[in-house]
Amino acid sequence: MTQGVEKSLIEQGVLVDPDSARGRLLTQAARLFRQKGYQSTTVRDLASAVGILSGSLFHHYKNKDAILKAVMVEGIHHTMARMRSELAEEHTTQGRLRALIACELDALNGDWGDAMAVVINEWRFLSDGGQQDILALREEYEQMWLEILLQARKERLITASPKVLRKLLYGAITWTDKWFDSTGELSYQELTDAILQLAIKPASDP
Amino acid sequence: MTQGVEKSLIEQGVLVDPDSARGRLLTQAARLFRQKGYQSTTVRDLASAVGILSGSLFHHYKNKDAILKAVMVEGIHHTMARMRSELAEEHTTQGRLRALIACELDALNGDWGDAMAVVINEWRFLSDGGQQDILALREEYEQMWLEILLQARKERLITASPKVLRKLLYGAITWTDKWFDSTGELSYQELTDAILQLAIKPASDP
Amino acid sequence: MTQGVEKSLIEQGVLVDPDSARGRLLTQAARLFRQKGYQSTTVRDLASAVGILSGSLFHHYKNKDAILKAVMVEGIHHTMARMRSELAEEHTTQGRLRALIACELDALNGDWGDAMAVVINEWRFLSDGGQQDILALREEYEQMWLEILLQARKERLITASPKVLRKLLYGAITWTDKWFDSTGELSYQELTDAILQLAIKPASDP
Amino acid sequence: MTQGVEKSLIEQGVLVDPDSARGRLLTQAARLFRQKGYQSTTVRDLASAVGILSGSLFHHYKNKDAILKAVMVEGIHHTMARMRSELAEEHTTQGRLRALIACELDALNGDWGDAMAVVINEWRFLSDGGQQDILALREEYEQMWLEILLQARKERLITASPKVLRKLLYGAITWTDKWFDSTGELSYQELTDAILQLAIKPASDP
DNA sequence: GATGAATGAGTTTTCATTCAT
DNA sequence: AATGAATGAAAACTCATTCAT
Repeated sequence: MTQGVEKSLIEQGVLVDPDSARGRLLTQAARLFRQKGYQSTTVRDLASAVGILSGSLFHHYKNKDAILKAVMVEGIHHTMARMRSELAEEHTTQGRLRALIACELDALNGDWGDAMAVVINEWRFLSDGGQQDILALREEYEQMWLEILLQARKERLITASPKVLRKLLYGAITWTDKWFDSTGELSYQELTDAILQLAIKPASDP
Repeated sequence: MTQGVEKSLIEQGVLVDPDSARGRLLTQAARLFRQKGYQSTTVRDLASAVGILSGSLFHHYKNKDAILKAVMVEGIHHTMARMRSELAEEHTTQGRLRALIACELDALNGDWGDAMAVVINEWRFLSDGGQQDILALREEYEQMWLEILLQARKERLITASPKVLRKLLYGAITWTDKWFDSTGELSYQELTDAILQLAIKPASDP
Repeated sequence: MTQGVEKSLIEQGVLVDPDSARGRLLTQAARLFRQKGYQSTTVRDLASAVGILSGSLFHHYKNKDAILKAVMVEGIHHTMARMRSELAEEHTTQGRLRALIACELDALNGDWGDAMAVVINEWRFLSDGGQQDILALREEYEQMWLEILLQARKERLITASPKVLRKLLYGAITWTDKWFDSTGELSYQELTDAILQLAIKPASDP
Repeated sequence: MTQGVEKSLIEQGVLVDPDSARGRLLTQAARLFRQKGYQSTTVRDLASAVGILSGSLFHHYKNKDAILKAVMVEGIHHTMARMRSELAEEHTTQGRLRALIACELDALNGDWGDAMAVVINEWRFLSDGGQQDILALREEYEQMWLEILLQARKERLITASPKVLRKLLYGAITWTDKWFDSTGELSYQELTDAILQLAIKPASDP
């Protein structure tokens, strides 16, 4: 179903077919922007990563900023799509909260991890206009978090203010990008649980 | 006492007298690097912020990278100095943990907040050599955290692995730089408590 | 008759049928070259003005220079054709001189005004080869002026050297392109008379 | 006296000392802009004409547009200065009108001829902001013409509307730049007289 | 210590033109 | 005839750094 939505978004021109020239460009751009940072990635780097000359980039995107923006849009869309489908399968609030955390962790490690890392780390290099355009998407994404945290508070799963908790969790989760190695000692499951434990009070011992 | 240590470090040439020309330069550099980012701050920006021409910067520091490094060294030293003195006044583990959190939050908001924010956000733009040189300092700093978290675990204040918990708290705390407004609804004290609550289990109700 | 000549020139391939694809291209090119200048008009501008993509232009013309040249050839041919037919109706030298002025003014305001303005203002951007090819046409055109000015001098209508006077009139007339607004206070007739008065001495009052 | 005014303007930063680095740059820029046109003159051309590298240009002027503007400002100021001093020596209206014509012709041939030719021919390539800034200067210049033409009409030296006549003369005079060769058959004096004859009615033969 | 002119390698971007489909 | 992706050379501009004064 998610696939279907994505396909439809591609047809609408919102998303880009990953096998097209533009798609390959965005994949490489996401990788390079994450690795070296937006400002340190030259358009020559981008072009040579997809095997064309730098001038040809501008056939696909108006300028470097438009490429950054496109990477971010892709990242957010795919992350949200995944999140929606994972949430649909969870029916307890704690399960849904855990799914949110797992998804956000995954967003940084999965196929679109590069793009999502770029959303987080290179945000300030996006032009004002670009930020404006994407902000609505980001807010929609945050809304999914807030709703579930609000529900969790009603159920006394959490005690902190949902807004504040979300911000703290966001920092904790996105920072994992800088240190977590999924092939290391700590498993992906354990990390998810550790973060979940930050948020929720343990079931009170009777 | 802290004052005394800092004075001694200035005399040793590790730190810089904030009233000297170099000191004013570092203060402005920290501010600009935080505000615009290292790469987007030109040496002309730096120079004009202290009222000289760009060529004259290089009488004070060998190159732009050296300025970044100096800003970071200042930031870490001052943060550590403060942390040491605050810890000295706390005698319970929970108190010491709270002091660590408060200090780290404060590090981003206080006098040396700009410099510390630069340490966090512009780290990857520091040359390899510069990173090497500062790493020891950062590790010393992290050691203070780990010792207290280790103690907290012994006392069953926390359940998570100290290393992992530190990383998660680090992410949560440093991210506050991007959203916390000390003049807003949420007070500085409340934020400190909220973060402390992430870390520790509440005292079990008898 | 003029129509017949033009039709014949189209059949010979000298001129272009204005309803053909090439014709529409030249019309738009003339408009854009006049409006934005040759160098500031991109082939993309040209292509999109006629609803094709830039690559397709080169099926019609070898290169951008060839388009400029074609615009100029059209402009000069149509202007000359009109001038010949107007002169044929005037039988006094003063009438013929006035017709020349009116025609040249009209050349900049009528249907082929864009093309003629391009001849005047973008001349230096035409390649050497292109200039060479068109120069004969321009000289033929100038010859029509010189003959009539020569006659006017014989009749003591004018006192100045025909060559010099022609140059001065040319400057005065072509410059009107930059300031004359045919919908403004000054009528087209009045302008024509004002220019005629530059050239000729008033009939001496007896 | 004119010298004194110019010196004072240099001190005010309005004009540029022709022996300074900036001054040499403007002289060369005026020459190249006239010769090849603004758009066809690259910053490399400009730089190599003054013996520096292209990047160094931007130490003196913010961008290419600023160089164009500076050339024009110089051109207009010097032309006006000369015109004022020449007018001061003429006391009949016809003499003053002749002086205006001579000055304008001279403006295109004398020391600042390149700059003035640039004002005329490259005007449309100046940015909107630049045009705005210079327009006041140009209007002041035109005012000098209009006043004298108005006086000439009162004295029945001319019959045409001053505004229209000025425009026609402007076209005729500036176009001389494209054909007049001061070393050719036609002398500079004769050309001035020929243009004056365009404007004024000959003294009526008794 | 400061100046300011210059460097030079680098950046993003533009654009006429080509060509396989 | 048209497309559209790509080319490649050249454009304007940036900026850390150097250095004679």
